[in-house]
Order: sequence, then C-alpha cells, then structure tokens
Amino acid sequence: MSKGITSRGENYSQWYTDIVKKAQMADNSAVRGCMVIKPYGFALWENMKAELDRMFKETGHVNAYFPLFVPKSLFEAEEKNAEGFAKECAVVTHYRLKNDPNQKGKLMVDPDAKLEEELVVRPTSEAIIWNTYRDWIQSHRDLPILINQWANVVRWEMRTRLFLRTAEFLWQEGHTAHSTEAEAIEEAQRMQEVYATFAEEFMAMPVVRGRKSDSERFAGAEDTYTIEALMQDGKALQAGTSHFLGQNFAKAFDVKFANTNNREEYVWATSWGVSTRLIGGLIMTHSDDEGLVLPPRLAPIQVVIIPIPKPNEVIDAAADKVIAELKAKGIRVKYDVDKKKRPGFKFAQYELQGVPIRLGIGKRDLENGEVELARRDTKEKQNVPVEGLADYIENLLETIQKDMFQRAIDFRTEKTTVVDDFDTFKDVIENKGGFVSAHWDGTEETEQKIKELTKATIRCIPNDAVMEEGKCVFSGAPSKCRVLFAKAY
RNA sequence: CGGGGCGUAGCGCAGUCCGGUUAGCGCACCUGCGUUGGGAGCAGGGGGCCGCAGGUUCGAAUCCUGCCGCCCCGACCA
Repeated sequence: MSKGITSRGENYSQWYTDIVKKAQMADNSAVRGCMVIKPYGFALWENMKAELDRMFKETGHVNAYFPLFVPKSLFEAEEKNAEGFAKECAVVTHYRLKNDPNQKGKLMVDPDAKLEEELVVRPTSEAIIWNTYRDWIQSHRDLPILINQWANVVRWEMRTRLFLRTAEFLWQEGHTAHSTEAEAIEEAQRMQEVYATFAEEFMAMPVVRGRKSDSERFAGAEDTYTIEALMQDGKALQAGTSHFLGQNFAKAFDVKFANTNNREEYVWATSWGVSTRLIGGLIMTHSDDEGLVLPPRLAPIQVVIIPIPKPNEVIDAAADKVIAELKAKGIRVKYDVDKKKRPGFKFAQYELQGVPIRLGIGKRDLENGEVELARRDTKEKQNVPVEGLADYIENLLETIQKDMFQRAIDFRTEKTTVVDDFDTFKDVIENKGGFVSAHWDGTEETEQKIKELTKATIRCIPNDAVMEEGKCVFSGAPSKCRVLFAKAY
C-alpha cells in the first residue's frame, strides 16, 4: 500500500477521499460542501471537456451562456421542476453589505438592500433558458435550436463528497428545442449515446444505457435516458442523463411556433448534462491502492520520463530525442528534471497520480540502447529499445486504454447477477453488490418497498432489455422485462 | 435534519481524564553535508491567539458555559 492511502478493503470511501487529495486533484475549501479543483484535477476535466465539446459540435450543437441567477417567478413556472429542486436552492435576497455599527470591522447585510424579487442560484437552467427561447422562436424555421452551455450550478446538498456530490459543481447542460416530438426524442437518445460513447471510449468506463423509472426521472421530464456505471465497491453511479422534456417547459413559458400549416404549436424540448461527477466515476472505476489509474486518452500526462539517478548531459540528450518524437505524435509527455527528489520518490508520486507510462532513463540501460518502461495499470516493467520507442509507446497507450476498458467490463459482468426470487435478491444486494437483473411489476409501490428493504433502487430499464414474460421478484405480478437494481451513489 | 467523531505548526497526531517550568512528536519546509536503478541519511534551523467568546483559579490546551467549524454514518440527491 502506498504512503498515506487507506486501502480499498479497509475503507472504500476513505480510500476515495485519500486518492482525490493525495493525487492533487481537489481539496475541501473554506466553503461548506464546495471544493477547490487543483491544477492536476482541472487538467483532467479540461481534457474531458475538450472531447465532449468536440462531440457536441459534431452532432450540430453550439455553445452559449445564460445567467447564473434565475428570478424566483421564472424558476417556479414549471411546477414539477421547481418542486423537485426547491429544497436544495441557494437564494440571493440582498444586493449590498454595510459596516456593522455594533461591531467594528465587521460587515452586515444591509436591510435596506432587499431585492424586490429573490434570485435563485441556478441548480439547472431550463427555466431561464426557456424563458429566453420564447423570444427566439416564432416559426418552424427557427427550429431546431441546439445549444449547449458549460457552467457551474449550485445544489445545496446535505452531504457532499469531492467530485461525486458537491454543493457547487461544473457541468455542461444542453437545451434543445424541436418542432416535433419524434425529433426531440431522437435528440435525447442521440445525446445519451454520445455520453455512452464518451464514457466507454475515453474514460474506459463501461455504462449501461437505459431509461429511468417514474420515480427516478428528472423533475419536469417525460422520459429520462441515463448511463449507469458500476464502481469497484459494487455501487452504481449515474454518470449522465438526457431528458425528453415533452412540451412541459414550452407550456410553462408559453413557447409556441407556427408550423408549416401556420398553426400554433408548443415546442418540444430536451436537456442533457454531465458533470465533474464523471471524475469521481473515473477514479472509482480504475484506481487501486497505489493511487490513481488514468486512461491514456484523458490523462493530463501520458508519459513521464525520469532521469536516473538525476539529469545529466547524456540522459538529457537521450530524453530530448524521445520527447521530440513523442510530441510529434501528439503524446503528452513530461520530463521530470527535479534534482532534489530521488527516483524512488518520483516513481511513487507518478503512480499516485496515475500517469499511464513511466520511462526510466539511466546510464546502465542507455549503454544497451534501452530504457525502462513501466505501465501504471498493470505495474509491469520491461526494458525497451530506444530505437522505435515512440511507435511502441503510441501503440502501448492504445493497448492500455483497451485493457482498462476490458478489465472494467469483466468486473461488471462478474458483478451483474440475474435473480428470480426476493431472498436471493436481498442476499446479492447485501453481500455481493453490483447490478441485479430482475423482473419488476412496473409499479412505484414495489420500487419503494424494495428500496426500504434493501436500499437498492432501479438504476434503469436497459435499452437492450429482452422482452420476456416473467414475475416481479417482489410482488410476483406479471412483468415484461428485467430491470437493473443496485445500491447507488 | 438525526447519530457519532474531531478542532493543538502546512499536513498527521500526542498531551486534556487527574490544571503547574519555555506545549511536544513524525512528515513537510529552510541551511549545509551528502546520497541517488523504488518514497535514503546526518547536523543545524524557522514556524503555535492549543477553533472562538465568556467564566472558575495564584495559575487553563487541560475544568465549566455558550457559540462556530469540519469530517464520518443515515434520510435526500447528479
């Protein structure tokens, strides 16, 4: 075990916190529930953001920005949405402070500066955006609107955890407007697939694509499409959601368009988002007791070169050549020339930070025309010829990416259990964890009962669920397909 | 919002029960020596409103009262 990192077996959530902090990703801040994202963690987020942004643009979306504040009257317009978020909203009530006459050097809220109307700090932006869309949409010719925004939102959560659930978090939210129901549904499903592709191909995190049950659906949505990942401790993580909003927001904000027959119709909507929570998912999918393990495609540093024992002219020259070749291939490489720290310390540090490939360049191997190469994911070490090294590394990065994904898939397969009776259901949820595939009668009552008895919830009704006759694992009532249950973050 | 725990140096902690020299240890940091193929070592050094505010006392990190903050476990949630 690494210095100062609690092992996963000992205490999984402490392990998680240790990783985030010791790998310099993020820290708690002076603000309750809000984190400071440190440069290394933010570099990871920037890489994720860059890929997602590219994928959004490839599917026809453009970026825009809407205000942080939502006037209360707009926020409450869509009742279900407002009700769903009401109890976790931060609210701005005043716009000025003044010197406290009773306490020198202290400030107080100026009671004379009360706002006419309170401003809600956005927990999500449907309200402010749909209020704006009303002015943008008159005709079917104005549709579709395909907009994304990168933003911060605030949800005043009772209990927070770095990246997984913070009071303020960074995310993107797509908000689209369409002239037909079918087009909006297609859009929502398309974005679910974009998220799934990103999770699997870049994060190497396998996800189940599915639909949410009524009770788990986004407040104000007609249908919520989700991607669900499975963490190493057997708990599920909702990694991204895409909502078909029907005409709910169009009706709430009176957004209509003239169709080709010049008849007024309400606009159809979607919204979809992923957040910095993905970083938590990334950590809990791949990392080990030595620290982070990052997939090559997202790692801020893909290859680190360590001079052994320390930089000198010969080693620098060899390193410079390798660096030039790697950079020519677009590989992110760092040469650690810190003379104060010894190689062993650096090895441990970069393992902690999850750098996929480490090269050790030293006199001994160099004389044989070789360098030492270590893989972070498998901890394997081997000597590799300097000749053709860049090509070798380019391939190896892809191999690591694939291997990490495959290991995560194997883990999920092993932790997915098909169950047909409730005793087994309880036993599996309690002792084995992971996904349980079981029949469900489709009622909210059953879902609620199961949650009370086992703490497991319906994560989704998988898109690829096979239609088959069955009996609900709890009530015995008829069921048409299996759904996935799990304890969730 | 319920249950538990903790606030002492940048970090991690001891000391608090049972009040008493100048508040201590490890890591980190600074200076120097030096070492280097897996987190070396040695010597010297700097850094504290002991969470905050009251109280008891000759004397408080330690006892009493009030407050504040943070963490963990539940219920709620991306």
